This record gives sequence, structure tokens and C-alpha cells, in this order.
Amino acid sequence: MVDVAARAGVSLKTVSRVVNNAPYVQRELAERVLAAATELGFRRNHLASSLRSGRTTATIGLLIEDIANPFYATIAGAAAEVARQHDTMLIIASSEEEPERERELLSDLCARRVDGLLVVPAGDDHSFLRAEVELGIPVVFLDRPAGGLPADTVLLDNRGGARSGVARLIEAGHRRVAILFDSTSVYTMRERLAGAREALAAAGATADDDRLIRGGVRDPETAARVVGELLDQPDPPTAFFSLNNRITLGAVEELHRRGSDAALLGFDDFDVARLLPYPLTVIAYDTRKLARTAAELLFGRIEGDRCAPRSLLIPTELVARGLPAS
Amino acid sequence: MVDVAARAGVSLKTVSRVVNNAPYVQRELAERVLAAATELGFRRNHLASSLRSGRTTATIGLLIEDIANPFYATIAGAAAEVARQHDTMLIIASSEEEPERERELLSDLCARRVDGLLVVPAGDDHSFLRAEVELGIPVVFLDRPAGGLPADTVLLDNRGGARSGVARLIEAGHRRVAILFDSTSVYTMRERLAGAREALAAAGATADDDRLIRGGVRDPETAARVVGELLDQPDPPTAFFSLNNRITLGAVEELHRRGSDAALLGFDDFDVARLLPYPLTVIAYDTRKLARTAAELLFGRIEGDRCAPRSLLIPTELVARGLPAS
DNA sequence: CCAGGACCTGGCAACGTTGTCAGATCGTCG
DNA sequence: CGACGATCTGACAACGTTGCCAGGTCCTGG
Repeated sequence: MVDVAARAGVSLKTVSRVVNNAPYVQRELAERVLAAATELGFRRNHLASSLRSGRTTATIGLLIEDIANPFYATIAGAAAEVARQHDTMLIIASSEEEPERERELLSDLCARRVDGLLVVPAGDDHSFLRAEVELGIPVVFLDRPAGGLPADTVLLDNRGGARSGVARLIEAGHRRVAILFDSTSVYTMRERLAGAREALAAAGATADDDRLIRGGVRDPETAARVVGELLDQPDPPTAFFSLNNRITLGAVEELHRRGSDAALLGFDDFDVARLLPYPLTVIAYDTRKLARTAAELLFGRIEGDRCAPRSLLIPTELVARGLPAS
Repeated sequence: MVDVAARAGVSLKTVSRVVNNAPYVQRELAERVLAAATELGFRRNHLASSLRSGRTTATIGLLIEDIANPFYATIAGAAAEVARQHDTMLIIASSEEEPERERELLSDLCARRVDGLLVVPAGDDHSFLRAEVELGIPVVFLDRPAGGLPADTVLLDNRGGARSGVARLIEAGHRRVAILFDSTSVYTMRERLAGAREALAAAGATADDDRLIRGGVRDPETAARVVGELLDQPDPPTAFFSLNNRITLGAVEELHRRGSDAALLGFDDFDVARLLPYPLTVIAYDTRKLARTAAELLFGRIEGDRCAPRSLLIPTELVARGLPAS
């Protein structure tokens, strides 16, 4: 800027004004400055600008588990879109589900003075963020709740979705409904499982039959095996509810392989649903909306909204693509 | 830092040293500083640090077309992993295939003084980056070549892959091979098409038969329709080569629906290949390797490598999962 | 006993901007 | 005709940090 000023024969400050489109600069001078700037290949230093003005870095941080995972990629896409509307850049960091790493990354992002943070929590204690939040960095949690910190949160209605899914199976006449889930160590899975149990209990179905509720189903292969085992029992289930799409995939394969006419309902939609051997009913939700809502909430905070922390729920939807009755 | 210094009863400079783990600080003093820092909730300001030291912002920029697209999400994941190994944050920006937007984003990233740029080009002229490159911001292009700028580039062997794909079909006895592609406006598609034509010509197959080479196949629906049209012609093709996985998807559906025994070979692998109604032979490649290679090249540059710009080719691989002969 | 190095600490300027304030010129209005 | 506001410009300090240099103490070896 000093060089540009020298070349244009004006003061440093005038260059600053031109660069920032500030009012009260003579057209002629402004043109001279602009000319000098392009000749010298001047690029405003965003760091210095942010440092001095102290207002905004035009950057937000997004902390997710793994950017390569389509679910998080969708979230990133929606967040990027909202960020763009606010002329803001997006730093994306992956915690790989490690609380320790999550903590480091969040600290780093704060040190970079991002204007706000969008966080899919990995750990279950976020009280270490209290200082930063009080210091003025807005944080919005999404998909999972924060631990030990009052904060804005946007969640999917996992519980309600699972409830309505099981309800639909009951409605179709099923009484022996198997529930297949991954692990209760993840919040979303716990919620879905709880919702499913609620609906079973409400219907007086064999909710207490723990034979039919099977966890530890980590991948499609396990899912296929477990489905097989359940079907081979005496008095086998007439319907399966798989609590994520990895499980659904394996279940579809096994049911299809056996030519079984058991009903299958899956949590999570498939973008390649067309590839499945038959129309599958699922509990779907709008991942983009989840992220968009969170991002908009965040920018509201950044722009000065000081209301009490809010909790929003994104509804799920039962997409019926055919479901055999009992 | 001033406050921490005051509280610890040392000079500003000593605090700086402690914070940076610089040598030559008494244990006792260092502990006092650390204590004061935590009490005051001190966070080093990364902006000021980068500004003053002028060395590095520990940030790189990744410019892609659309982060929600699985291909780019995979690239982002691999780039993030390499960045992490270098204690560097990743700013991801999506150009949405708009050259104008690409230009703006790259300028912005440069203004933020990122240490380097990873770019999947949208436009075909990147000479505007010349100034920044000469000024010292390393840039590595990936998946598509840069225009009007000598620069490091990492590409997939699209041409070779397509060539070997067609060669395999010829080998299996096919003489009437239909080629389905999207649009020649994208570099990768042009290369694949060129490779396919080369192999057809080399085999003396009916490469000149433009009836069998069909462009404008933008989505699975169109692909299905075009496959149908081709099969309904007199003297229909005995094999299809689809140049991306959207096309393959539609082709699979149509062939399956008709119970056709025509051979199908697709460019791009499927992560859900298991869902396809039959084992599909594809030209696959390692997207992570593409991005990892580019990122490693970039960090090499950042760390001072000043060799002439390099061009690397990531090989493709024919994954044979069954392919009917003519 | 002194030179020279290792160890430790602090003062000051500087990185590239922008906010604040002061000053200059000009036109307008009471 | 003087006061005042609108318009325009520049000097200077400051944002929070680090590089450079100076200066101190202590120990070792000649």
C-alpha cells in the first residue's frame, strides 16, 4: 500500500480509502490509485486488515467427523452455500470422531479468530469452549447436542422418526419387529433406538423381547448375517427396522437372497435407492436443511442476535415406497 | 499478551517466547507465564502472528467444483489428511464450474495469504494467477490441466484408461462398440472420448460409425433412452462403453430391463457396485491418490522445492467383474 | 584473571492495514 | 461577510505478535 501510495502520489490513507470504497475520494485520485495498484500487482492483505479492524475475518469454521463421508459432504455443501451468501470463507476440519482432536481443532480455529463455528460434536464435553463463547465467538452445534455448554443446537428428529417408522410397521399388522442398530455410543443411534422402543412399547408389541433388538451391527456383512440368524429362529420376525443405511444395505441383500417376504424399513434414505432390488420404505430427512438451518442461525449470531440459545429440530419424513404387510 | 506479561511479572517478549516454546527461558518463569495465560484465558492471535512473522499462515486453499459431490468430497478428504500431517488448515471453496467465480475465490484466497493452492480448474485460462505464483504462492492443479500457466499438475490417465477399456471389449470379440458420453466441454470427457476413439481406430473397428458414438448423455434417464435407441437399430452394438458413472447407471438399468446380453463397460467405479444387478467391469482409479499426490507436491513446493513444474499421471485400472463376450 | 561462549531477559521496531483526528478547501446560508 | 457543513486529504497511532539487537549472568578453559 505504501508503494501504491508513492506511485500514485497520494498518502497511504487515501489508498486505503480507495481500496475500501470509502466515500469522499476524488474520482481522479481514485483512478490514479487504482491504476498504480494494478501496475504494481497490489493485493490487499486480508490478515492485516482483519487484525487492525478487529471486526471480522470473513471466515467460519466447520468441524465434522469426516469430510469424505457423503453425509458430512452434504452438510459442508449447504454450509458453504450459506457462507458464500455472506461473503465468508469456510475452513473445514475433520475430527475423525476423536474428542482430543476435536478440542485441538476448535482451539486452533478460535486462534484464527473465525467469526463463528459450526460443530458436529465428537466428544461429549464442550465446556472448554465456554471461554471462547463468552468472549464472543458464536458456536452452533448440529446433528448432535453439545455437552456441558448452553448453545444453539440443530438436530434431526431421530426419535420421532424412529417412532413413526415402527408405528407404521405396527399399523401394517406386524407384531414381531426386529430392530437392528450399530452402537449406542453415538447419540443419533441412541435416539433412534429409544424412539423405536417407545413405539413398540406403546403398541404393546414384544418390545421386551431382546432377541429381536440387535446391536453391534457395524457393516452390511454383519447386517446380512444377523438378519439370517433372526429369520432362522423359531417364530421369526415379520418385519425389520434397520437404524442406518449401512445396515439397511446388508438387510436388503439378505432378504432378497432368501426371497423372504419380511417387511424392511430403513432409517436414512439412499441416493441410489433406484438400484435396490425393490422399492424400500425409509425414514428420510433433509440433510441440507439441517446444515442450512444451523448456518443461518450462526450468521444470525454473527450479525448480532443475542437471544437465549435455541434448539431446533429438523423433521424426518416417512417415504413409503412399498412395504409388505404382515 | 501484554496482560499475561503484566500478570506474570515478565516482559512481553518472554511471554512470546514461552508461547512459542523458544529456548532459553527459565522453567520457573515459563510456568508463571503459563499459569497467567490460563488464568486470563489467553489465546494467541494467529492472524497477528502470521502477519508479523510473514512466514506461513498454516492454511492452504482447495478450490473444487462442488464439495457435496462425492468425487470432490473424496479429494477434500485426502487433501485434508495431508494438510493435517503438515499442521495446516484447509479452506475449501466451490467454484460451481463458473470461471468468474473461480477467479474471485482464488483472488480472495491469495489475499488471505494461504501458503498454497490446490485447484481443480473450472475455467480454461489461469494466466491471472501468474502474478501470485511469481510472488511465491505455490499452486498445484489436479484432475484438469491449467490454462495459460506453467504449473504443477496431477491428472488421471483418462485417455489411457478409455483406450484399455475399448481394447478389452475388442479383445472379447466385440466389433460394434457404442460409446456414450456426456459433453466434450469438460476436459476429462474429451480425453476419455479421444482414448476410446484411438482404440477403436487401432482395432479397425467401426470407429467412423458416428451412429455408435453418442454425446449429450447428461443423466441416467437419457442414458437408458439412448441405449434403447441403439439396441432398436438394425445391426445394434454388441457392447457399450459409458464414459462416466451416471451414464453407466442408466445403461445398466436399461440393459437389465431388456434382459439384453450386450456387454457393458463403465468409466468410474461405484462404491455401491454390490447393488448393481450384475458384476460390472469398470475403469477405476484412485481418487484419494490423485489428491494425495497433488497435496504432497504442494507441500513440497511450500517447503521450498523449486524444480520446474511437474506433470504427474495417476494410472487407471481395469477392474474386471465379468464381461460378456460378443 | 580474563576471554568467550552458553544461557536468559527485555526494549524497540516492524508486519500491513484501518480508526481517529486534524486540517484544508469550497460552497451555502443566515 | 462570517459561520458552518460538506467534501476531501493526510499524519499518526494502534491491532497483537515476532525479529533483531543489546545486555545481563554464569561457567569454562587458557
